[in-house]
Amino acid sequence: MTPECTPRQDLPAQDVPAPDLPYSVFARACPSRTTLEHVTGRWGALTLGALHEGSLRFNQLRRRVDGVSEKMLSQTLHALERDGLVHREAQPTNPPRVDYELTPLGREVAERLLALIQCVEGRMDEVLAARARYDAARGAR
Amino acid sequence: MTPECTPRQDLPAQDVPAPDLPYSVFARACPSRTTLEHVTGRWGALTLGALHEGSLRFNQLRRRVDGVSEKMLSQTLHALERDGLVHREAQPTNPPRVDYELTPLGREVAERLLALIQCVEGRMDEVLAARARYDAARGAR
DNA sequence: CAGCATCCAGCTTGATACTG
DNA sequence: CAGTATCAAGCTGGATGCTG
Repeated sequence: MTPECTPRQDLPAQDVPAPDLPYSVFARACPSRTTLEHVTGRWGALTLGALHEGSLRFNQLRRRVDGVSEKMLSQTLHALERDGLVHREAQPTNPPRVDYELTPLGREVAERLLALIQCVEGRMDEVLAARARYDAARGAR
Repeated sequence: MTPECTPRQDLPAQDVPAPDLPYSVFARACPSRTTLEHVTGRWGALTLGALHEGSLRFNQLRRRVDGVSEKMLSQTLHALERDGLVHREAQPTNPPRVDYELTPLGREVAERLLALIQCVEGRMDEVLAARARYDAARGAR
């Protein structure tokens, strides 16, 4: 049995890593890949990044993460909550108030993610220069 | 003018960050968001992770990144090359041999990415436990 | 080997309307 | 405010066939 690596139903059993292998995102059937996708997905990454600065309410998050739809934010938050990265704190008031914040695990992940995001943001000039070179070389041909 | 933040044609001009703002992935129209997506996308992340261990040829990469199709790998490599993260070295032999390796910029990014990946992989037990709790609480209701 | 071009199924997404 | 439900549309991505 492979309790850590649940087989996907659309994949033959041979694709499931042996049970004693460490989690590896490189393996198709490893659950770490789905978690990585939640974390690095378009909205997951931005949501974790936003929450790293402090807890936020639903519509605050919606404004902070420019372009996210209500539906996608909701979906993203559910996935992150399920993975234990985000904690949902609902006050039973009227109107309702719900705060989202990172769990300790979520903070660990968010810190690594932020380091990546800041690395990319800080080197965009290089990236844009590379793009210009690439496009020039291609356009010439 | 906002040379760094090219407006998307499907967005009104007001969505473009002011020219003096730093690059921010939180802004819909900032090019850093697309680069972040190339880096963190399902195949981009795994490709950078694989190349961090050393240069690889096309089909080696294809085997290493379990589940990637030829088309997606090709597409991913183009995006990463254009962003200046991956260098493509083609030998004009027959049969052709093409090696892909990280650029210095790519290595910087990949290191941060790897830190994130390893963080997630190393804490999958916590994630799976959180999932079990979440599902139990939901299933009960 | 290292790709590119094409087709198209289906999943993701955004818009809209509705609920507590 | 904080969501859920539904549905059409479009983009993603896999399969296939072909090239140098």
